[in-house]
Amino acid sequence: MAEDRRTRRTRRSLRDALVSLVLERGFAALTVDDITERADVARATFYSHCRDKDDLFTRVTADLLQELAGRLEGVTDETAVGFTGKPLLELFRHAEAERDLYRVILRGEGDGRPLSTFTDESVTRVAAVFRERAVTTGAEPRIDPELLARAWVGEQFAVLRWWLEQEPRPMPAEELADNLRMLAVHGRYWASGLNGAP
Amino acid sequence: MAEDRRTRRTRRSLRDALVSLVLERGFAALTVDDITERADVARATFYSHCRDKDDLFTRVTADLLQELAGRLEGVTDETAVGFTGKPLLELFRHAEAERDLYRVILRGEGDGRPLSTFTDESVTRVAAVFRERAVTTGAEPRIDPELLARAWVGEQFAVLRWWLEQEPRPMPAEELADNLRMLAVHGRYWASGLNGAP
DNA sequence: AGCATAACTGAACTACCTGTTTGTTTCCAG
DNA sequence: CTGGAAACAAACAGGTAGTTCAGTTATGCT
Repeated sequence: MAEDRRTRRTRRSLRDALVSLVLERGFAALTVDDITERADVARATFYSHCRDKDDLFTRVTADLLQELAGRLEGVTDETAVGFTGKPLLELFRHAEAERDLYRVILRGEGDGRPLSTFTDESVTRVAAVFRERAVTTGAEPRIDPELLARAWVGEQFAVLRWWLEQEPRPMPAEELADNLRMLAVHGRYWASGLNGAP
Repeated sequence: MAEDRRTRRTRRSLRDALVSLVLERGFAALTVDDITERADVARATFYSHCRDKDDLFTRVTADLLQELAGRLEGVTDETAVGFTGKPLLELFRHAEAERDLYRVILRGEGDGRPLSTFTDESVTRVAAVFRERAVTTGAEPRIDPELLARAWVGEQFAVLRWWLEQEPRPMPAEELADNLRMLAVHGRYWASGLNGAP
């Protein structure tokens, strides 16, 4: 039951048309006609693949997240001493490769559900790591881990969005990941250039 | 040239109708009829106040931001030793008072522009504080201040959204602000309960 | 209290977009 | 080669957006 070549082509066209059009005009301003016209696909064909605009976007996003999950397999953040930052770097590399789609998602286009899904999955993943680390080190968290996970993901996404929207790219992915790792470990007081916590 | 009482009433009705309906069904699912019906206002009246749904939302958000800016006047984050966290607490208090509207904005409803505006204004404000502090302390930033500002605001908003969406409220505003301040100063490594940076 | 004015109302109208259906043509997989 | 699935063009009803306008209040001011 391998996929029909035609459906692959159609889906790819719809995906590309959606992403480029959202970047140009914003999701809300698009009509199904706009998308099918750019994708060079008949209206009826569109509706045989998805219910509506939002559904298309949701599927495209889900595919991307699955791809990301694949890349993240086996990449672990655990060492005896603390954070490696490897999963974060992997995320940034993936985002760089799929820049336009990431920009569209991180802008919160399309009723914001794609971004919410992305966020929630990331929070779940991060929270699991936090719990695990708490167990292995036996450390007592000084701040609610749920809050911590939200803060960490919020920081990641905000920075990633900023990084992807800049032209030209302010720094390579490695440096970005490293900056974020250092910031997370040492705090913003240190990052500002001050020595010793107040 | 005080405002006509009728316009005040109408605007307030539209605002309340919008917020409650977005919470119930999401911005994208709403029609102008839905809004005018709940607000008990004629269709034509709606269009005499704003171009469309998005315009209404934009105005409501702008009003809120102006109100917030008023509250933030005179509240400064500067001391010789570092962060006071007072502006953050003021934000949280305001958000608590206007909970529903904040939730709607932070969810990124309405083509995401209200949230983008909010974010950008906050980043500007925060970046100014960073620059100022760099001057007064003479410290050399170890991380790009622009990145730092994005990260800080992203963290704030993510946590604020989480806090507002919880029922019941996980902790009072003071504690939330304090948690975030400590996290910012000492870093996530410390927050996890570990001692000494790796 | 009375008046000029500005806000609100209700209804009608066009233009556009959605989502569905149908019969036909083209292309793929085995 | 051939059966079947996918893509196609065209047409349809239903609903929403945004505009217009004549007529009805309510408001602020003197």
